[in-house]
Amino acid sequence: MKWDDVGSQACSVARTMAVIGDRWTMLVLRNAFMGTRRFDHFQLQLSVTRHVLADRLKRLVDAGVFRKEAYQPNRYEYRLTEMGLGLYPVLLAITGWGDTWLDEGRGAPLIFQHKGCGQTMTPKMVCSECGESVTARDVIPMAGPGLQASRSAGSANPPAEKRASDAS
Amino acid sequence: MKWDDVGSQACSVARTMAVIGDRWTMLVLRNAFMGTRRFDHFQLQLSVTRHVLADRLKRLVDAGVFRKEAYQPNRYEYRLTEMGLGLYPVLLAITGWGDTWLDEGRGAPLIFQHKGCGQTMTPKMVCSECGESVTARDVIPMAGPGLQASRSAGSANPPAEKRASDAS
DNA sequence: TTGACAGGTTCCAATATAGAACTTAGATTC
DNA sequence: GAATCTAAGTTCTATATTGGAACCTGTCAA
Repeated sequence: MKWDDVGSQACSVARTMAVIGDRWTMLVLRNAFMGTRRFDHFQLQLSVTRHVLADRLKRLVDAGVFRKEAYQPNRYEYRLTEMGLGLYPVLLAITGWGDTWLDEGRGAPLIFQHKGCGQTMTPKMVCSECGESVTARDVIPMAGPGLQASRSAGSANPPAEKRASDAS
Repeated sequence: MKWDDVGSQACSVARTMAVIGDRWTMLVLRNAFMGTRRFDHFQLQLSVTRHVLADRLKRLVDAGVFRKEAYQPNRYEYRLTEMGLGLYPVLLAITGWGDTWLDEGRGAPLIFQHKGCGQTMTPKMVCSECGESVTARDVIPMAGPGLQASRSAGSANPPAEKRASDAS
């Protein structure tokens, strides 16, 4: 199977990876969440080639993660949409895992202060219903409506965007 | 910058992506969390080429995410280590985003029952200290011990977290 | 002892990436 | 009002990675 067909599966992981599963994309998003908005700033900060960066930004705009907005004629900013901001838990989870398992004994490169309570926080994944921490051993995955629908429809479709208006 | 150098940055996102940031890797992990353990099963379920699958499994074993264990002479299973199990929040966050933004109006392909409370849950990222939901707007990233250590050690420079000054 | 099976390797063509140079249009400086 | 600068890309070439298929190599089962 080619990578471009992965997103057509009835699986939220596959569909999400089709959008952000590329090697550089999460690093672009990391910097976007840190406030970066312009092509050259991304390019300098990431040291990714301009070619690849242009491609990734375009894909993310097409997917609805970024909004491309002119701040002058012919000059653009890439700003996270609500859909893009929704990726923050993914970034936090990734950061949390890196902090736990890949810190080389030096502690976290970044720490996070929670505005709400003022404390230094670590991200924690909990059950929406009871608020308890969730690990792989605590959940039972079961077929949901999207799976049955796609089975009976029997086909794969292009993403129908609910387009987000702006953010931040 | 070449991709292979990404993991040497003092950034937990970069380090984590160096391990799992590849196109197929999260799909391998998805299936591993669903119970898949053997080479041919991964290959059939994912439709990834054997060559790429072999490479990804090897990398994940080297990184400590999988343990390779003989269940017969010359036949192996790939089982998640504790480090690997620690990636479950990442998978949940990815699933949650896909369910919210990419469901094509059909609802989630999979739903999750929480053993603890018996309810159908959605994953929720909260502050470890106060338990409140966390979004991008609720946290202030600050330099942590791992960043200072790597700066004084003079290793690969982390991207400057400069705030883009903006228009509008 | 013959064949199937699991777990890979090897081969080649197609695609993607890294690095650098080039383009373009409006803004700034002289 | 021409020359320069700047941001945001494109284009180019060499190298690396993928996709697809065939091949190899030990066990196991009949």
